[in-house]
Order: sequence, then C-alpha cells, then structure tokens
Amino acid sequence: MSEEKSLNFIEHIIEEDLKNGYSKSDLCFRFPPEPNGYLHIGHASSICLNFGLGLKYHAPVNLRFDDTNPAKEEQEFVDAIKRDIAWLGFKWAQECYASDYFQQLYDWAIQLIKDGKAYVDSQTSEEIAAQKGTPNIPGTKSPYRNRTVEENLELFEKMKNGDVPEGAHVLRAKIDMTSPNMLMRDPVMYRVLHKHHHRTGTDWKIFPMYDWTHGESDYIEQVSHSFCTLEFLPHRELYDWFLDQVYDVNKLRPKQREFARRNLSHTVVSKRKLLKLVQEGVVSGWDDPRMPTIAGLRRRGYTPESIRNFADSIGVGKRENLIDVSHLEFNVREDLNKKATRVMVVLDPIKLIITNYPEGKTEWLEAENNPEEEQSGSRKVPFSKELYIEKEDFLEEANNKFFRLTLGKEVRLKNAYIIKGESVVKDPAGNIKEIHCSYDPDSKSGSGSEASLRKVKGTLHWVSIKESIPVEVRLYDRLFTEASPDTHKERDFMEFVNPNSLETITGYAEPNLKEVTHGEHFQFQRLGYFVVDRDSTSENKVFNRTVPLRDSWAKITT
RNA sequence: UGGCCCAUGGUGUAACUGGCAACACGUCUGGUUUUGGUCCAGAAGAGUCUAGGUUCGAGCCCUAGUGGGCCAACCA
Repeated sequence: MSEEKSLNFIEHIIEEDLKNGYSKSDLCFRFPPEPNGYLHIGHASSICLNFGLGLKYHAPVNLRFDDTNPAKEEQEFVDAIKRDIAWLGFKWAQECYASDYFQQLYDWAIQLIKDGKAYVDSQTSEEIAAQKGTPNIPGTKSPYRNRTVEENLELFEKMKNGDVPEGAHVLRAKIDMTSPNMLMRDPVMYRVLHKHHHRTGTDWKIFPMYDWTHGESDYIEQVSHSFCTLEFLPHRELYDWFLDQVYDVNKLRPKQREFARRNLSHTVVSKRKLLKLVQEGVVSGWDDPRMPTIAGLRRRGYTPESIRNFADSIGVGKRENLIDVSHLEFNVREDLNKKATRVMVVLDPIKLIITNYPEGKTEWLEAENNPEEEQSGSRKVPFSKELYIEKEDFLEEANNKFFRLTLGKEVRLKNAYIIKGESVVKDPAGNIKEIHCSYDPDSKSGSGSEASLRKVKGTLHWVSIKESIPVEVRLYDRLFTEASPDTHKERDFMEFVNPNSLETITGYAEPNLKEVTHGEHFQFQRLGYFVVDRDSTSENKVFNRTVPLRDSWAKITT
C-alpha cells in the first residue's frame, strides 16, 4: 500500500541519519541567500528542496541571510528575497542573519588564536595568493605564520577597532599549506573592511569570510543538514575543520551535503550575468518578464504552484544537467489550465462580415469561463454583423489539413453560430480586405437545436468590432537563442541574446477585458495564457503572454 | 604536475541492502471535444560511457580507461 514516491538522494541521507541515531526532532534545515541580488529559478529549486524537506519531516527551516560582505549587500535585497519566498508559499521558522553571530564568531576566533590555530598575516593579497601555490604545486608558509599569540591578539584587536586600513592584515587559520585541497591552505577567516553594513552599520571593521561563518552559523542555529550546491564540495573539509574547533559534543553537529544546481535551457542563472542584462538594458529590470528571476517569472504570469511543481518534478541529483524549459512550461500550463478564464482576443485582425445577419443588431451570447472548472460560471459576449477574426484563420483555398475558414466550408464561431465562407473583398493590390460569410441562425451555441449539434471541422475565436476594446499584448520568446548560452568558453553569453525576445502588438478584445486587475490570468483562445501586467504608460490594458498553448499554434502556421 | 565529484532513452529523475530498466516532460498515433487546447487511449525511443574483474546473476560492487565538472577571490 506504499504509494510513496521514491526518495531522492538527499532524502536517503536523512533517512539514513534517522536510522543511525538522529531523532526527527533533531532535523532542521536552512536556506541561506546572500542579500546581493534577486532570487532566480535556480534558487527556487534550493528553496523548494529545503522547505520541502521541512514540510516532509515537520522540521523547522530557517531563512538565513549570509550577510558577511557589506560591499555587496543591501536591505533592498533582503526585502525582495523575503517577498519572493513568501510568494512561493513558504514560511521560515526563524529569520536569521550571519551578522547576528559576529560577536560569537569573534570570540571563537580569539580562542583559535590562543590555541595557536589562527594568525594574523600582514602580506598583501597578491603575496598570499602567490604563496598558495596551485592545485598541482604545494603552497609555502607565510613569514608571519609563527607570530606569537600575544602579537596576534594585539594585531587582531587593532583590526577589529579599525586602527588599520583595509587590506593591511587578515586573520588566517593555521592548517596546512601543502594540502591538496586549496581551501585548506591557511584560509582567510577575517578581512578588514571600513564599509557600512546594512545591519551592523559601522560597529564592525572586520568581517568573517564565508567558510568561517557558514558552518558555525549552522552550528549556532543547530541546523542538522546544510544543503548547498556542488561547487562547495571542496569546502566541506574546511567546514568540518572549523566545526572541530568549536564543537561541543553535547550539541548537534551540522552536516554539509551537496547537490547539483539546476540549469535551465535558454537562460542564464548567475546573478552576475543577470545583473549584466539589467545594466546593459537588454531587459527592463530584475523583474522583466523575460528574466528567470522569481520577480520576473511572477510578472510573466508563472504561478507559485507551477514553480513548486516544477522544482519537485525535476528532483535533485549530482550530475551536470540542462533542463529543457518545456518542463517548466508544462507545469505552468497544467496549473493555468485550471485557473485561467477563457476569453476571446484577436491579435492580427481581418474583418468578417456576416451578410445575412441584421444590420445594427447586437446579441449577447453566453460564454463559458472555463470548461475545466464547473464553478467558474459564464459571462456574456457581444455578437454582431461585423467581426474580427485572425487573419491566419482564413484561407481562400486550403487542403483538408486546414481546419479553419475557407470559401464554401463551414466552421463554428466560438460561443456563437456556424458560418460558411462566401466571398472575399480585395484591395487593388490583391490583399484581402474583408471576408463575407453567411450564418445559420439555428446553429447557436448551446441551443441544443439539431443545427447547433452539426459537426464542423473547426472553431474560431472572434470579437465584435463595435464593442471590442484595444489591448496591448506582449509576446515573449526565449531570451537566448542558444540552449546553453553560458557553456561556450570562447564566446560571451551576451552574443546569444535573442533580439526578438519581445514583441508588442495591439489586439482587439471582448469588452469584458476592460475590468481586469493586475495579476489576473486568462487563456486567450488558441493564443496562450496571459496575465494582466501592472499599469504602464499604455492607456490600454497590458497583457503579458505567460506561455503559448502547447506548440500547436506555431505548428499549424507553417 | 595533484585532489575531489559525476556518467541510465532527446531532457530530468527512479530502480530498497546485486535478480533481465520505471516515471515525468518531449515526440508520434488514435478517440472525445464549441478552438488543432484540455481530457482519454496507445506507440516509438536506452539495455545503463568503455574494457576487464567478482558473482549463478551487475545499472548497482572492484580495477583501469574515456568523457564531463569543480578547486589557486581579503566573493558567497
């Protein structure tokens, strides 16, 4: 009776620990962003992983800001990160800041100095780097490595008090300059920075490095499992070394474990690169609907559920990966199919005149809001003699693979009548100006009449010209032409930016779209899922296309 | 002149302590349908990087090779 989903390797680690002495109440996780930018779809995987584990094991998950570098971090990003995680639907147990642990970290550092495990180095960063060697060549010891405890304490005190300029000294852990792991070659623990920190202001002049901070923060919060991406694997040895120095056997000792970050095709997931797109004006900002940021996806119309389902469905692994965006798009469609109200909008209009329909008459026809959702109800749409339909929904002559309007054949107008193409009116250049057709008055949708039940080959969306309203519609394409824009070593990812990633057009919508609110989702019949964007410079309502309806539309037009 | 990680259909994952490879996306076909969507049914597609070894039996274990990735920031 176990309909249990198979476990991923992260869950196996936890199950294993549970078998080997951990109790369920020991479990505690964390999501530790640095507040130096916006969260993106890559972070979403990590968020869903950690918070998902919290939900699964009823364990707390802390939101911890890794704010140890005042040069890059800002309160604005802290706020944006909290907003995005909350929007995804997750609740953190505690809001923590690495900067809250500065004093504790400092006290431990003093202890390390006293134990002869840390020393103040007064070389330049270049000198230190040179001594570090390479992965192939062992490093050499710093001339300051054997300073006395007293001297180290005194210098470190000066660093702390801001009595020395930036770069004058650093505090280093005394480990092993010949280790095959570069990170173990006397890593820097503290540097001097005379910068304003968004939380501690000017209280601290020394700031701890990531490695010295992260494991100890996990320990302070008694996080049981600290999951990070694979590039931190070599850091684990150092994570454990630092923990060894402060660890109390009566307390829980956190574990760092690593998983592969998720890469999405046709996009970049690197704050540095995303920042460049913003700075160079390729996109309008961090929340441009083409951006893979949570804020961008939200504005594009992606729902929290779709992002969470996506993250859950792709799982976690340890290998290099490139997930096709179609996976993400599937999850969006699946969710929006149940939520989005069906409406009719014509993007590339051509006039359709129903020759046998009374002049000046307007009928208000019943239209279902969402056939997938019983309770969604219905609304009225106006129908009259002169309509717009999509230009590409008509061909004078077509083979029988074409399911839409041609001369002499019948199709249904969605929610309305069955019509038959009669003739076309062309301008002198031969372009079709209007299409004339006749309608069958007995074929009204939902009337139940024999005529209305007649099978026709296709159904078209339309809009009554007189009552229609213009709307601004933004169609998006992938931001990069290349599936993997950042793995080409010799070429810059900017070379792969798709110049046609945004197309703005004016469409004609049924009048119901006059009253819509920001963030509302719609399915424009045949055209895709759209979301109402926030107010802009346009006097018309603005709709962002979240995603087209599967691939069919593009397929047919070719 | 190194150390570590990884290798399963097109993509992403699964296969409990070894028992002839499963799920989702994508693709294709058929049916339903007031939109070529949705929904339903079905199909194709890998024999698990290579070579050895252990074993009655290996995707799972061992060895070597190959391929990919990570490590030399006073970033995280």
